Amino acid sequence: MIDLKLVQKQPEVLARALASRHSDLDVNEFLSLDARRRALLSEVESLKSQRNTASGQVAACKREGRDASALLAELGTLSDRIKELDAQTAQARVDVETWLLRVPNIPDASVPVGRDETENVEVARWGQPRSFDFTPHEHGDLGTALGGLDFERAAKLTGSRFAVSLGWAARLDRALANFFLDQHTVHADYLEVSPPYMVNRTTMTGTGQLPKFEEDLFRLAEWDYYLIPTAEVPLTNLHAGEVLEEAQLPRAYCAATPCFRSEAGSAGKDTRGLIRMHQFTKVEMVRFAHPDDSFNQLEIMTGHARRLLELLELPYRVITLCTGDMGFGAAKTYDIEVWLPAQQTYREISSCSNCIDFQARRADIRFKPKGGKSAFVHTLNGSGLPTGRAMAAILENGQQKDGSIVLPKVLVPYMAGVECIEPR
RNA sequence: GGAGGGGUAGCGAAGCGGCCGUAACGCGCUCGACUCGAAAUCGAGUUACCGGUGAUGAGCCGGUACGUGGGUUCGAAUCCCACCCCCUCCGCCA
Repeated sequence: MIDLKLVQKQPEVLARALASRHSDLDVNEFLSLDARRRALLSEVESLKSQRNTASGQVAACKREGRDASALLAELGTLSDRIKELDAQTAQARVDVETWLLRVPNIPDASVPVGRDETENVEVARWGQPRSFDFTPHEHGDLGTALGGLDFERAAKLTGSRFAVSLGWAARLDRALANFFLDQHTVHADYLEVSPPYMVNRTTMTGTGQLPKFEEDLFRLAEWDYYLIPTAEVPLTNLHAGEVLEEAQLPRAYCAATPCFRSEAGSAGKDTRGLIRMHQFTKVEMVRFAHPDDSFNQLEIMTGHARRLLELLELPYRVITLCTGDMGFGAAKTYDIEVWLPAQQTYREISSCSNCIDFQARRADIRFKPKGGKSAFVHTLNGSGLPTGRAMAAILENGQQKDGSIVLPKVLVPYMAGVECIEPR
């Protein structure tokens, strides 16, 4: 959620931000909702002030044994009027709140203004895409041929956009999660967490999935619980409603969890392979930072994700998302794209965002400077990394002419010494 | 699922219809005294949010908040109802 004060004092800043994101929200509509709320509030507050004074007089009468019936009669009508206005004020507040909850974050000044993904800006590139002396196959076909992936049986068990992994692929999935977690917890400052995979409505609202993106989520039929679309949700909300010590910042958490996404609106996209699943495993990084330090922390966290790809020897590039392509809660986002030889293209494998105070305000996550007033922390999140897309990249980049897959060296200890997946 | 206890400031905890929410008391934190310095001790200060007025500051005025949402009442932390969460015991269970 953005700062109400900012909208009130500088509506043009929000209007510009909304335009750069192609939002159809009308700031003027909000200003009139808020003006109505404030007018009602002023009126009811002055009536309440009268009531409080008069109530004090009633108490005084009772104490001194005097008659207060005239005063009480007057208070009766006043209280009725207050009750009426209270209801209207509450509704006006809900209207304002509802509007604010649907407003995306304001892009940072360093974010390029642009229409869509074609206007994202490349900022770094690592590794050389390998040249093949044969036509490289897609990872789905490779995995299926090697007996590790089974999409048909997954469709039988559940439906489309699910995968069953078996044998070496099941182990590779587990190896990747363990490898990522070990890197984050041993070579960086993350605390490993094993959170719930389903969370309540308040939690989903705290990170911004609700109320606007309900159709992207899986919800349990008889409960107001949702399956998490990313561990960002439970990890960020870990400190919801809390006041952290300034000295505790930055704080870093990571978790490997299944992620569940309805993929509404992506019918027909990425229907082959592991790229777009209803369920996938991802290691997520979340950081809570001091406002003065959060953009520095974004660079650090993006570095953590990049390092994993370098250790896996997978070529990638880093892009800064433009205003039109950024996610709802982000003020700035770096996407990391890994090279997929079968498609001859870089595909998103990680997204690292600084949400500044947007989620902290929704989830009420503050810190208290020594002797100062408490303020909202800044929250960051980044994928580090999803195991499915990482596996896709490993299969495609490591494939040999004979159909075997050479695994990255760092994974060999996690694969019980296996260096190469051989055709049966 | 059953029985009981509880949810109040950063933490612990008192209050159980108006004189108690800038919320007793204790801890913590900030400043000061003492000290070469520290500890201990002593003194002072320290809730958040919303509205009005200021400069998106300070201050001042007003309002709201005692798990959440309703109700009773002129007035609710306090009484009633529903729900959520935590603790103890019992039952069931991976």
